Amino acid sequence: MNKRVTIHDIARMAEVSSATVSRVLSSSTYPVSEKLRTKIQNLAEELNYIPNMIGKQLKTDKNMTIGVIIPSISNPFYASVMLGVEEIARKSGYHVLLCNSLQDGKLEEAYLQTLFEKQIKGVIISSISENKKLMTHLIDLGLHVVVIDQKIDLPSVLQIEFDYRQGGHMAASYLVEQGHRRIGYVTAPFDRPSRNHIYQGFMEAIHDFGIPFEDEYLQVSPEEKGLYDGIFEFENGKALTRKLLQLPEPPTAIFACNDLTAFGVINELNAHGLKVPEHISVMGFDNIEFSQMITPALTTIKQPDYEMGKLACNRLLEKLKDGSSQEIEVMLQPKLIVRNSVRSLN
Amino acid sequence: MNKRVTIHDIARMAEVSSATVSRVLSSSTYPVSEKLRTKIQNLAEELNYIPNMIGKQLKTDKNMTIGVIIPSISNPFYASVMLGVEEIARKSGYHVLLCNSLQDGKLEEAYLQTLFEKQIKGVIISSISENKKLMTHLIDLGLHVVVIDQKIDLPSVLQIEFDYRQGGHMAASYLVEQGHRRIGYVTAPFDRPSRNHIYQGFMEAIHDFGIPFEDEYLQVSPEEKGLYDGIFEFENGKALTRKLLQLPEPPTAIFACNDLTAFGVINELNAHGLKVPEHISVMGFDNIEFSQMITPALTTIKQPDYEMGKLACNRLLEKLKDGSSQEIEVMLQPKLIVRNSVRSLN
DNA sequence: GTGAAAGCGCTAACAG
DNA sequence: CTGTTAGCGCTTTCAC
Repeated sequence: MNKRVTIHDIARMAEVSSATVSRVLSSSTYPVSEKLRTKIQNLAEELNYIPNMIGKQLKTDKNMTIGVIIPSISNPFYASVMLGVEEIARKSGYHVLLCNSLQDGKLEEAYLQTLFEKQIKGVIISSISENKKLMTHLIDLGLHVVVIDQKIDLPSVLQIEFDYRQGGHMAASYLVEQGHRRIGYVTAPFDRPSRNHIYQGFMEAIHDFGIPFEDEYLQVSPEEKGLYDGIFEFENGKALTRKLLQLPEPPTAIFACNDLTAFGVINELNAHGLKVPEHISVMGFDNIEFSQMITPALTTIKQPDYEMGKLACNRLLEKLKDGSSQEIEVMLQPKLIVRNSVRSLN
Repeated sequence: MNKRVTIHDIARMAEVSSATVSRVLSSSTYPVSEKLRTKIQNLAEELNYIPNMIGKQLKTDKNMTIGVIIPSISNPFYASVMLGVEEIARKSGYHVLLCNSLQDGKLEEAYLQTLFEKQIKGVIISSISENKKLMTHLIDLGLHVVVIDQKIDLPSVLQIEFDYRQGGHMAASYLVEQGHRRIGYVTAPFDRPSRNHIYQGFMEAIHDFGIPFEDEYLQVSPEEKGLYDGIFEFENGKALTRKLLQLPEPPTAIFACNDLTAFGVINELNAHGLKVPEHISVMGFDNIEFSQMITPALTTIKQPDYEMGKLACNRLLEKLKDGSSQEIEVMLQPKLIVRNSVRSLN
């Protein structure tokens, strides 16, 4: 294993001080004679000099790494977010650390702490932990936080919100406009505010239209188990659909709280010999990439995952630069994606 | 913004030297009197001491971060790999840096370089770049590399191989055994060795069975565009299927080089009013999570993504610890996953 | 058992 | 323009 070359090695060989080498190689604006500059550059090239960022960092307390804490990268929604974050980070010379919290508050906190120990200055987080004590403390120590996917009531954290309520409203409105009156609602437990908001928006629309809604059309899955898993959502969709089908008057359309769950709904319907959308319509929420790949292509509400990742990262980098906590709240808007899983009854 | 507390702050307050504080707080085995030890620990707790790993790192040249370079996290296959890597890393106190190379050799090299600048000692990579000069150099400087998903002929890089050839062989064998004789083969270009190996294994089986294979049954998509995208694979599957259907004698079964492409195949078939598997059978490769969610559930060859991630990370951590480059080659084996997208003609 | 001091690789006053 | 020096936060000889 070869020894790594430092600015001192180069300084010695060029017969200059290491300060001069630093000035040239760190592309500072500090004036250095053209002669020495080229000499040092050539030498660096020759010796394959690779700067040691740890040394630099210790000195400057600047860190070109950010952290992203999400429930699980195996959820395609978060994978898209991550893709967006990484793209922006990369373009600004940043690296990004991926942390799966697996819906575990303890894990999330552990990550927050160790990220900070590594002197990470910026974090994008889809938080699950109730306890904001650690986060508050770290922010106080200079950590910059951007929250996606939900709200945290802490001063100086930036929110990239999404209008879940509006999304739920859109979904219900669309189904009603297509002539549906008996609509099933299939969802994971209301332990995340986002799910609550979707539900509220949905019900608002239902009431606005003056449609009656029977309690038995709302099917909530039992407590989420610890480890997140796409299959889990899928199975939920299946199980809850089974219950809906046992009703004396089954719904003509089923809305699912996310696309994965909607896949389960469709699958279960198919298993019962029911065709989508001929017999029953299905609507999802998220618009993950796969929702357009299945047959029938899923009608759904788009939550701008990739764009959200890019936006969050851009905001974070600004925040890191200015220190300014640009108190502009951002609320991303949902979009109705009409495809083929909903039939018009009109 | 509060000032961060260092071991010197604690040392001053405890009226000891910073060396003693370090010995206590870094849980070294060095003897320190019980009295001072508890005093220091209490003080650290009180002051909410958070160690600065950058300082530690500069001194010890040990780094608890690894890098993962993959084509794109938006590919669910790599998302699963990543999940496995992160799980193992986390359990050993490591962080993991996610780098999307987007099938771009230049980007990949840039990442390799900057990771090394940050003194990362271990990298898991699904490489695309032909030029191994930089990698060789970095390895020479002490970088440890584990390669997944394909082969790199470099000494001391650890390979986590997957038996693509055997996978292709299995797929063909299964289709033939189910009575299929006219089999379409739909694939992205052969610019990755893995795709070649699948094809070779597939053809071997075809020949072993003495089945004729017409060239027109092989459909290769045009050059891959720069930016990876799941939709791209999907569209490929659709486009190539269209060609297959124009044949005077269309195949009775279509094999796709990955599940995403298989989704495209099924989608296109449906668009032509052809039912899977009643009219045409379809087989995929990868076994991503979604392959069990579509209707009909996809028969496919399982490539152990999550397990591969865990294995790769475990090997890397061992390598990092021992320095030993444990020259045991690992070849993960494919598994046939029979579901409902292939019909028996027997 | 404890402390003083050096130093990891780099940058940034400051002096010349 | 260039060099000297100090020091970022930590660990680790070495001496006591």
